[in-house]
Amino acid sequence: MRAMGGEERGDRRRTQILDAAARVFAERGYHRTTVRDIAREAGIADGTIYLYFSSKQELLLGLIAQLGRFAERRADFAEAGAMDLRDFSRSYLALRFEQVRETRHLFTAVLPEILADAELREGFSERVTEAYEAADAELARRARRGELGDLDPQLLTRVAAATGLGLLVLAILEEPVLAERWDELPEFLTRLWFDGLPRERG
Amino acid sequence: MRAMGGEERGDRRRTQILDAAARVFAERGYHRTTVRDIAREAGIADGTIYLYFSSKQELLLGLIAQLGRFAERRADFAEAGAMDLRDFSRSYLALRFEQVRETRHLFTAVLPEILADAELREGFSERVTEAYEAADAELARRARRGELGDLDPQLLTRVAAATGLGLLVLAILEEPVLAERWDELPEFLTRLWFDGLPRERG
Amino acid sequence: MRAMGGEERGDRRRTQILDAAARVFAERGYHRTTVRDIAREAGIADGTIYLYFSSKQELLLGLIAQLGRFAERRADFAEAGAMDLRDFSRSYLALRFEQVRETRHLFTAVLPEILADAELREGFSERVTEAYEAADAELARRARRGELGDLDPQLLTRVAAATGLGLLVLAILEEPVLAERWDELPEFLTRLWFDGLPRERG
Amino acid sequence: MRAMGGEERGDRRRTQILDAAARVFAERGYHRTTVRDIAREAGIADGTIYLYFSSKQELLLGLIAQLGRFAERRADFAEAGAMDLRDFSRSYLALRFEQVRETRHLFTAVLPEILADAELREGFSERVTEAYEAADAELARRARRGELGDLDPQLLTRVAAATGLGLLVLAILEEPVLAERWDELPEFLTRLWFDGLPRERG
DNA sequence: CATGAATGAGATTTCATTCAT
DNA sequence: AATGAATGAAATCTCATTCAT
Repeated sequence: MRAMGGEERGDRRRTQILDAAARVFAERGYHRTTVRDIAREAGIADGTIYLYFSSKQELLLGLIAQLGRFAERRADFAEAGAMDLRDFSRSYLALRFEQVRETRHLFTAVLPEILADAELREGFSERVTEAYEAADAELARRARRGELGDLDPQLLTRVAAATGLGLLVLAILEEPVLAERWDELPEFLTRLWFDGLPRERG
Repeated sequence: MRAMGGEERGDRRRTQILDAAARVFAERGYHRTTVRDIAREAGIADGTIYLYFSSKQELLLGLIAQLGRFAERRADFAEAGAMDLRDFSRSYLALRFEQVRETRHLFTAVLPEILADAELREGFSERVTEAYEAADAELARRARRGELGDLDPQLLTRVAAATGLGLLVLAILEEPVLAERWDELPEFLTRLWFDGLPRERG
Repeated sequence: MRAMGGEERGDRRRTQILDAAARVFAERGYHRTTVRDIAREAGIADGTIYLYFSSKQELLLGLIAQLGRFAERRADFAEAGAMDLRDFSRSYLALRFEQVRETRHLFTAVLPEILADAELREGFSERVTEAYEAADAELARRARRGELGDLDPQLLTRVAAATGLGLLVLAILEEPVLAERWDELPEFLTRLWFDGLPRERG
Repeated sequence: MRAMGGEERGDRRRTQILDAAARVFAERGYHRTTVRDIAREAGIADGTIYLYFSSKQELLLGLIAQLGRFAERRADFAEAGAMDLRDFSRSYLALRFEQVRETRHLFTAVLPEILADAELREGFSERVTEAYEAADAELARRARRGELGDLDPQLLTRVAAATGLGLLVLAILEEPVLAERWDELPEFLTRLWFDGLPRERG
């Protein structure tokens, strides 16, 4: 321990504080949470937080940054170029849903605040848009090869993202069926999207 | 004006205040909005708000109630029993997406706050669960008649709801493509869900 | 009724309002009572009060004035000059204690507020001092004739006044023994003051 | 200073705040005094008060508690059992009047508020009643031994208490003669009560 | 005269942030 | 580095008072 560099120890404190913040934000929301609540949860004094973060707002931004870093751990679409779309979908979704399960409380802490404030919404939108661009390009490529039928690639990107986002929201709401059957979703979505509901008989 | 009944005038004031509240909550979020902000937006004095709402919190609950009343204006699943599922889907989605467009700012004002607070989350979950029950029953019935293929009806309900909810979240984020092409979504979703993506060739 | 002069009707309203004010002030105190409370108690609208009193403070002063007018209905000390002091004491006390019983709630409403505020205290002190002057003069006259033994007439005035005031305070506090036996006090006090407690035996 | 225990420093702050509160309450009354007034008087910031008292009301209750603790420093009636009643009276009154002189401003701050509010009145009455019980018992014992002549012991307790209370009220009103001659009162009262005014001559 | 909806000044209280220890 | 007492800006809410009807 004593051998740990000062910087590393500082990082550990930052993480300890951010984790505590995520827990209490998730429970009561950013605004209803006091800096003292966070300090208590982290087991440190109020003032100590300000040695690592310049303001309460900075804590929120720190959590948003964590979420961003997390989002970047994505399967690379480019690498997926060669894969069968259906297989890619299933494995990509499996990865994502696994990640979301681990970090649900981080989303719970952060997403409401992002949605609540016009400025944060804008910042978040930009990042999401960047993420779309890669997906849009890849799907456009596949569309040109006829892999999407006549479904519009841009809408498909948004609808797929929306479905994931909506499931995340329901998870935040602790919807009991989804809580129980979360792992079935990658397979279920893949079947829904690729096979569709049965056409009208006859 | 003079002829207006006292009760009616009171109702009008309530609505005027709730509308103002929705606008400013949507812009800055519930907590960053002061009661004074709301009064300014409504063009009245601070104290007047308290003649119609006993607290700021009560304003939020008033908006949630509006949302609830709005949500109840739903196409009745029972009546839809005889319809072709694909046709029902398209017309139901069209109705819903139209409704959401009208009340997007109400959702923007209220949803983040619901997601932020564990207690509100619980209350909201209960109402959503009630709504599921009707849909679950109807889809189970259709499943027994083979109309859903081998897709699980409970998951289907959640995934469809999640897709709508996720699109709403993207709308709150003012995603530009969706803002532009919102009206295409009922048709797009119906095609996606019923026809699916093309199966792998060969 | 219709024949009643406008002024007289106005006086009646004033009295109605003052009575209502006395009742609610006595219960919750001047500051905890709202103008609306008074209006409700009087069975009129808030604004109507301001047709008869220019402010809430003016209501309090109105009640203090009532108390003052009441205090002036005093047995005239000059007229009592010829009476036996013991007889005067008994009959004077009987009158006073009877008056106090009738107007206890007026005292309850007003006295705390007088004691609470340095300015009102001063005004009240001046009036009490004026009342003392007559009593002081009369007692000094009797002292010169040896009727008080060697008891200082100024202190005697204060102690007698204090005893009455203290009993009033206990009545405000609803002391149960005094509530029950209030009428015995004039006789009791006269016996105590004129006969005294028994001297040490032996 | 540096050596002072945290608890002791906290107690000192509490006392500092209560003292300041007593001073300003005595001057302007509880309700006309703002928390800011108290903070200014104590030489601290508004918010600091709330580190030691959870509300303004709690400050008042704190002062009432101080008064209660003060009232308990009473000469024990039981121990006085053997004393000559006249001697006991004089020394007991001397103690009490000395105490009251020291804490007049505390009474000034608190008594009006107790009298103003029905709920506080009730609480105060109960404590006063408890105090009476000891005195009642002791006087009843002496009455059985004929020490009170035919004076009713219960009324005597109330009248004696009322006299003290009334003198306190006059002191709150800053009656000038009493302010000047306060120390003569124990002796004066003892002479009045035990020797009485002279009987009618002849 | 009477009403009661509207006003807005002012009070209490909270809590992010600072800084002496 | 860590503490936590102190700060004071800012928010919610109350209520005496006004005035159009």
